[in-house]
Order: sequence, then C-alpha cells, then structure tokens
Amino acid sequence: MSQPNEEHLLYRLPGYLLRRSAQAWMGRLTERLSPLDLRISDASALLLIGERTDMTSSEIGKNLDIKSANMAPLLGRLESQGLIARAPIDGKSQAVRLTESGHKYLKKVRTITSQLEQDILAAIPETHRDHFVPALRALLELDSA
Amino acid sequence: MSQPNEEHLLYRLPGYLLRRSAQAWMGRLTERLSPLDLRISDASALLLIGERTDMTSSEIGKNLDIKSANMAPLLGRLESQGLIARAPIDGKSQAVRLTESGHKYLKKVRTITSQLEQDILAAIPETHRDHFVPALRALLELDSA
DNA sequence: TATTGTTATACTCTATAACTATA
DNA sequence: TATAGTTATAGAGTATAACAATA
Repeated sequence: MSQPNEEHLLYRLPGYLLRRSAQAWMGRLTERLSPLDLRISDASALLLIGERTDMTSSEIGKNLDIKSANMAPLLGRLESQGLIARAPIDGKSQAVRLTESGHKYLKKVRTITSQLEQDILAAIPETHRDHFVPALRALLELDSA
Repeated sequence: MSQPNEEHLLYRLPGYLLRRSAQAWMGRLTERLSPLDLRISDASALLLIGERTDMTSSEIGKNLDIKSANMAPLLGRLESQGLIARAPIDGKSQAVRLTESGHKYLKKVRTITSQLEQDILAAIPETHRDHFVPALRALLELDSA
C-alpha cells in the first residue's frame, strides 16, 4: 500500500474506498499469517471449523462463500498441514474437525485475527467506529433478512 | 455471492466483513463493466485520467496503488481499445490522455460507477450511512496526514 | 434426480526480478 | 545514480465445466 500524493475524485467513492481498504488490510493480514503458512481463506476456514465442529466441506463453503471446487484444495492444504481430519458421515459426506495440532494453530490464528480487528477499529475515528460493522453487515445483507 | 445459512463469529469481525463486502460489491461492478470490456482497475485508471490529463504511467500508478509492472499492460489494454493515447514528454516519460472515443467511454464508466456508489450507500441504513466513507478514508489513512 | 466432492483449467489481480533507456 | 517503462513470471483468488459416486 502506498500513500497517494494528492486527493482525487476516487477517494470520495465508497466503492473505490471499500476496494482499496480491503486490499490494504488484507495485505497486512496476509503478512501476519505468513509465519503460520496460512492463507486468509485457510485461516477463515480454520476459525469456522473451530467454532462449529463436524461440518461438511459444502457447509463450510456455503458459510464462507467459497465454491466447492475451491474448498477441495483448501481442505487439502489444512489436512496436509495436519490441522484437520476428515471422518466419513456417509459414503458422500465427510465431517471436518480440528486435530490436536489444529487446536494449537487455531489459538495463534485467533491471536492474529483479533489483533487485526483491534487495529482496524483503532484506525477509525471514535465518532465513526461503532457504525462500521453495522454498515458492512448491511452491505452483505446480513441484517435485512 | 451466496447468503450464509446461519450467523457465525466471523460476521462480527470487521476485517472479515470488509473482505467479504468488497468481494461481493466488486463482483457486481465487474459484471456491470463487462459490457464495456473493462476491468475494475482499467475503469479506475480511466476515471483518473479523465480527471487529470497528461499524467505519466508512474503518476497514475502511485495514485491508484498499482505497480509500474502492472501499469504497462493496463495502459496497453486501454490503448489497444483506442481509449487513450500516449505522447512523449521526454525520452523517458509519456503523457497519457483520453482519445475522443475515450471520452465517450468515460461517460459510460461514470454512469456505471456512480450508480454503484448510490447502490452501496442505499444498502447502508441511514443511521450509519454518513459514517461509512469517513471510516474507510481513515482506514486508508487519508485523513490522518 | 439432486447433492457431495474432486480434478482440470482459465482468468484476474498482484508481486518480484531483470532489463533497457533516459534524467 | 535514480527514475520511467517494459517484459517475464509466479502466487493467490475465484470461476466454470466435467466427472464419479452416493443420497
């Protein structure tokens, strides 16, 4: 992320600002996760799996908005790192759960992500801070349902 | 973008929400720009070039946070579409400006992007709406300088 | 017949490295 | 010596299509 020299029209547009700030902060998260050898989507899956055990690949994908074709390599990475194990539910579905090593990793992931959330909120002036999460939730249509 | 079945912890995290909402809305913008055969970064460059003429490639890149290695193919696309022309400033730098066709295209881009901005703001409840742009600007450190 | 899961593949975005040429 | 611009390339994210196996 570089600092813009001068202001221009684009810095008034919510869509452009949304894209740029997500880009900037996700870059930082990527850096912080790199010691753990985890991608952002891997980490988000780990957080979800840790919260609700024995979900299937398709359930995780629905919740994180990751296509099933992309869930396969994602879970493959976590499995090959020894962080998750898969147990057959029936001949078609598999329950995903954390291994012991996965639980340890999850603690580190939680430390990193909660630090990021704190840093993000701290960067927002107090007047606007409490409006940020509700606005984003609305943008994802989480509150209109 | 799919609707999550149930709520989970991640939907409370500003970083995760930031990533997901940017992803969702930029997907929509990509769709709306596709009839013009423009990528989002192409469109953002076009908007900037239209606002301030005769910038160099490196100046545009600095303002949009696009690396020079990625500016080359971007400007190449706009040039091959006949939207911009490059005029030598000295043996090293080139001034980028819109062609006549580029100006026409710019109008269409402006229509699409301003509609997107309206849609984004409309999706945010009124209570939170006016806090959104200031919060994002702060996240990009545009107001702290 | 619909769903689960996988593989292969392609496109976009972004980053680094190496290079040429000019200021 | 630093800067402008280009090329080649690689990693990551996401998408579609085609497929096998099972509910």
